[in-house]
Amino acid sequence: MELSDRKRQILKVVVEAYVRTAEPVGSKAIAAEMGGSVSSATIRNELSDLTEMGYLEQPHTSAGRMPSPKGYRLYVNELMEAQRLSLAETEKINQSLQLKMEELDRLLAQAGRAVSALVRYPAYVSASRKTELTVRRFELLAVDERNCILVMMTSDSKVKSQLLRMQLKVDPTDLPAAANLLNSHFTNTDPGGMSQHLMNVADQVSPQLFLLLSQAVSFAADVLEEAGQREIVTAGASRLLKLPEFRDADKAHELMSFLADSKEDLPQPMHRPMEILIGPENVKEALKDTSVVVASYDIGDDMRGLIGVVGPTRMDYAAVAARLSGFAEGLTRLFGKQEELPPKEERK
Amino acid sequence: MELSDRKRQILKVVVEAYVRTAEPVGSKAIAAEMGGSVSSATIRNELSDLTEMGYLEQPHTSAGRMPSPKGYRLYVNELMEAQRLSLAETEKINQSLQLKMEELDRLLAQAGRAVSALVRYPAYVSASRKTELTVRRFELLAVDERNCILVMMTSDSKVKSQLLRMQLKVDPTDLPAAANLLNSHFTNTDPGGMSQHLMNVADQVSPQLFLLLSQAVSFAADVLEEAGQREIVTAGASRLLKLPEFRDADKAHELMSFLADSKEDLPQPMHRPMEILIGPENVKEALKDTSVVVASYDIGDDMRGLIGVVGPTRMDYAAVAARLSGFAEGLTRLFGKQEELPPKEERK
DNA sequence: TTTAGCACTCCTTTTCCCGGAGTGCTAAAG
DNA sequence: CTTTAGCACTCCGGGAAAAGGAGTGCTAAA
Repeated sequence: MELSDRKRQILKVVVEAYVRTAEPVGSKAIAAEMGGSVSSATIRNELSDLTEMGYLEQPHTSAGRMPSPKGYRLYVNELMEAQRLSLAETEKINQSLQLKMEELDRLLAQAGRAVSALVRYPAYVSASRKTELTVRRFELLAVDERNCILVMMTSDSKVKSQLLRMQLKVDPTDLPAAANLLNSHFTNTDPGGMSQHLMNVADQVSPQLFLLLSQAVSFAADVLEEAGQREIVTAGASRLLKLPEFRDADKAHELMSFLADSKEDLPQPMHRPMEILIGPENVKEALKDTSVVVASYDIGDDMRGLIGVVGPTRMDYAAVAARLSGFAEGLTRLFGKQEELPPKEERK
Repeated sequence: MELSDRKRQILKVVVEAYVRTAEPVGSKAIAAEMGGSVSSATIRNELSDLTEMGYLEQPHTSAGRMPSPKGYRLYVNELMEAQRLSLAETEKINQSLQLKMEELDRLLAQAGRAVSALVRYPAYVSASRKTELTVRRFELLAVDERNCILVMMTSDSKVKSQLLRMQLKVDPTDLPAAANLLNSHFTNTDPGGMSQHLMNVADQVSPQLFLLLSQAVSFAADVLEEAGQREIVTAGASRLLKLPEFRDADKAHELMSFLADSKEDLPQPMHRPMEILIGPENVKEALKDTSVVVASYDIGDDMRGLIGVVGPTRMDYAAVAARLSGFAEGLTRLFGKQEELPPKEERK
């Protein structure tokens, strides 16, 4: 059976009322909501159809109807009106985007808190690299005969450095040569390639130098690996406790510890700039009873971030989606500005 | 009235039973626990005394007794037997101390998770610096005429670096002079002193150089300030939900959001290596109904860390205290090892 | 000082009952 | 064929009452 316009409208009303009240909604209330143009009996007939078609559910006979995941899906795909944010709201988003630029992971934490506060649900934020990171340049600075400083510039123009402590004394005048070696053989390659080369030069250099090189390479590998990891940060998990569906401590606990622990398992890959996953559409068991709205943003050219919101299936999808995409756009813009300066050559 | 030995023993039994069951404990149960040497009626008389003296409380007449904060305090101070950890337990602690040494804040996060898992309560970890941090040495490396790398070694032998982008072109051969300037005037001083000096040299150097210097100083100030901040990280907050006293979602929510937000307000300063704060002894309103066990550990010579556990007043103080101090000692040892190498001059 | 006995208190759980909201069906009306 | 009114029926939720039980406090005797 095709969905008549009236059925669609009824479904819409049901979803929106249920989202608001968290109570099953009855035929009378729907009739009222629709302006009294039809009677509750008519609505009842339609409801019965919609239930049969799987868009609505009843907790028990003689209770009102609530949307099934399928119903939410239809609502999100076709019925939901994209919500325009008020000026005040946009302003609020921009304000929460006044993030202090520090280390990436702190920034993520700030962003997570901001989003969570904005939508009043728990949120998570992550960033991951699109392309492989490599070292572009090495430098070695002498401190004394047992210590020197390793400075590396990575392919994304970030600089990292570390104090190297040497087991064997090294003549400070040897350092430039060592740096040259590093620059000629260990740049623009992944950690695997580095240790490869390290083996190759093992018997061509003095033992002191070799120790130094291997320390340098191991630090470089650490840096590259760590930067390559996807960093996930969650915020606002305790907001769950405010929701009637998580009044049950066990349920709340399950989801909250999932959020706290799962660094990898949160909904991640996605094709469109924003995706909505409703209840059982989630792969992870712990999220089967919840919905997730997740959007992506760009960090410069070479990293991508995810920003997601977790809530009950009864979620105000329109509101969350609007705010989330606003925030994601803001983040992209923010990082765009930051990144504009660095690796490019000229600017007028 | 003085506390007879028997009263003390009864108090001990009450505390321990209540900790175990979270239910008010009655005279009969106590009599049984004490081996049946006295009857429940006798116990009742004693209980009545203890209640009058403020060591015990009754939720209502005709309910069993539970310890008051005063009762817990006496228990902790005098009755509690320091718990010896089993070998297996010690092993477990050492195992969770296999923390991967990364950035300090990640290490804290790891430690927090480990402690929380160990004691099964939420935990928090922090680190703060005892002495003022300064820059010991600056270096500047040329990248191209508009970019150079600033490398700083701080007074705790950590190395930090940053890419500086210059508005005005600077001749790379000027950099050593600039570095000299930095080293002679901006080392071993706090951020305040730095900007002071910056003003002084303003009209003695070229504008290009001045811009460069001010960028360097501002980065240095950032680094020093950030490193000086006390970093707090919480873990395992969701464990609260498992406890009967936080079955009530509102109560749980209050405490959990407090834990999530309060970076500064968690019990901190302390005189002894370990402190136990019971219920109302906590200053913060949100902690009035909870107890906190907090221990300190050393990070090298110049930083100190705090590690705390938050739980209901009905907490197994002996167990938590034993594990926590074990963990704190382990951390001190861990950092001791790490720090042994660096700033010292010679080693045999 | 300890103990047994007993009445009494107060919480908790269970049961029962009732009201209300909502459905589904039928039959009549448009 | 669709819409509507009417009505019996279902089921939940809340409240009152009842039953049960754990524990106390007191008294009187050992």
